[in-house]
Amino acid sequence: MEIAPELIEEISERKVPSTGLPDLEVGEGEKVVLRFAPNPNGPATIGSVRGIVVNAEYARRHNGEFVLRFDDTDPKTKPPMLEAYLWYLEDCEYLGAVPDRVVYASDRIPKYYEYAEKLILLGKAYVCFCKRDEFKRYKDAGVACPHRAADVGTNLECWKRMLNREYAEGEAVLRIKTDVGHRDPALRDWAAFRIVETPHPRPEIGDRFGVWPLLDFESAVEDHLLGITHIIRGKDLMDSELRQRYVYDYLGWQYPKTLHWGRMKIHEFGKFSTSAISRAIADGTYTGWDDPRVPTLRALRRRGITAVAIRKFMIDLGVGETDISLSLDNLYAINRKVIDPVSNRYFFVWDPVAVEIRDAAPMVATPKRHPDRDDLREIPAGSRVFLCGEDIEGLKPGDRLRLKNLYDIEIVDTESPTPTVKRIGTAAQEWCTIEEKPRYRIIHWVPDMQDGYLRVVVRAPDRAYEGVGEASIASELGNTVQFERFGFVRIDSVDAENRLVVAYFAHR
RNA sequence: GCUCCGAUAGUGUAGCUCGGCCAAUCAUGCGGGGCUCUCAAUCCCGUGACUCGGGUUCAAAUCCCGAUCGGAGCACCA
Repeated sequence: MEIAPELIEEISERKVPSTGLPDLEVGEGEKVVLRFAPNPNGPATIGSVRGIVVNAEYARRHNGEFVLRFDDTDPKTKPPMLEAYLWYLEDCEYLGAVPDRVVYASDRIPKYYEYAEKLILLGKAYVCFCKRDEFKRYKDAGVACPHRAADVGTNLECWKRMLNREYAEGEAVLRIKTDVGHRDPALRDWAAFRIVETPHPRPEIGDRFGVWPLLDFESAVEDHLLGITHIIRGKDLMDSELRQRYVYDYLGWQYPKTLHWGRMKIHEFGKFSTSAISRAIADGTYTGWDDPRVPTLRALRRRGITAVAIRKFMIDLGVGETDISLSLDNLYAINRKVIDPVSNRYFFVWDPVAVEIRDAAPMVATPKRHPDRDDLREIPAGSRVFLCGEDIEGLKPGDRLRLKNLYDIEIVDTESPTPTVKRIGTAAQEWCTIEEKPRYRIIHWVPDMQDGYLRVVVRAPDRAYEGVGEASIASELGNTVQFERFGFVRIDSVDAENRLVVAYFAHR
């Protein structure tokens, strides 16, 4: 029997497992332009990170352009935070997603006015004077409000008055005509502009404008002006697309291709909102936007979660419309692979207990800085050490342990305020280089002697760990290290004067 | 109430467009073992899923209908 081999190959190719992002539908010779458009009313959260990473990644793959657009058109309800503009830029850079272009919507308000006027002239937009609940009643009933019937001249006139600040906040909005009887109430005559008297936080904008566009309008116009070819965002904005398409149809524009991802819920963070975090920072619950408990990129950065790991994590999620609920453990697993080979090892004793060693002789332990390498660190040891409370808890006289890279000990007394152990072993010179297999549980330790240790605080999402660490940790400022039997941390600050180190916990 | 979207192992994901190669991919987690002076890393082995019910078809994870469950929108927020 004859089988065409090329046919079989072609069929088999289809089922090759793939991972990550689905392919983009790109026209012949089309240059892709993608954007991420946050409201900088707070720093980038883990949700924003998905938008940055995925859009930038597509731009990179297709040799296209990545635009960062600040949709900062709400000076009142969710006013932009001035520092957050900078933070977004920093965060993008950290993620290796430096935008090819940065746009501030608040700089381009007059542009939006132009298109508003065009739509009014086309008879596709009208100034509505209904109160909110009044309009809602019309909308729910599927009937036009009285202002919808106004002629183009009247609408133009009223629009000019809006711009001239002749109306008060709440008195008038500009609506886009869709279909008042549309079966989906979410799509019926939506508001495109409203009056906001609150000045914009950006000093260069301030109170220059009294009429501000809403997302659907601003985004619709901007996406067209910026030549966005593909919009990739959460599926909560699917209706937005449907609303915006009316504007595109009226103006004869072509809507970008869209891709939506489902809701992402992170176990560790649960439900959160930027404003709720903001309040918690204000009342002192959190220390700031980079508190290790907060779901921002700034916090992850401070904890030593690398950009490569974050990017891989986000890209592996793909762009499915399924709602997902996942744990950061996946991110940690990726990050561990990244930092493990480059993170030096140190002893950190949490919840420390000082212990007296009988028959101890002064000496220096020399553990490896990293198990894969041969360079050593030096830890002087005297007659007192700190051990983790949990390591000696429940031990009885006669129980034995090995102090890692030092020698074996036997418990003598755990009752007194300073527990006592005694050194067991053979010749002193062999203590540092015990070759035989350890017979007892191996624990780590920190010398309790003058200048022999640092006070260390590890700030973790669940709690702060206070303890002591070996002195050479001081040389690792800014680096990620592994505290043996504890986990990976980033050394956040070193106060040499007071021999105090603050570290941020990354993960186990 | 109206509308839209989704459903593959504990979690995430591939496969679904164009039905057969799927007794279903990969990662993570979990269990067991090797190595190791860290409860890490690493290596080996194992574990575990197509939401349910109908239909179409020689053949369904894949197509159709219904149900159930989950999520979202119906703001003068983004």
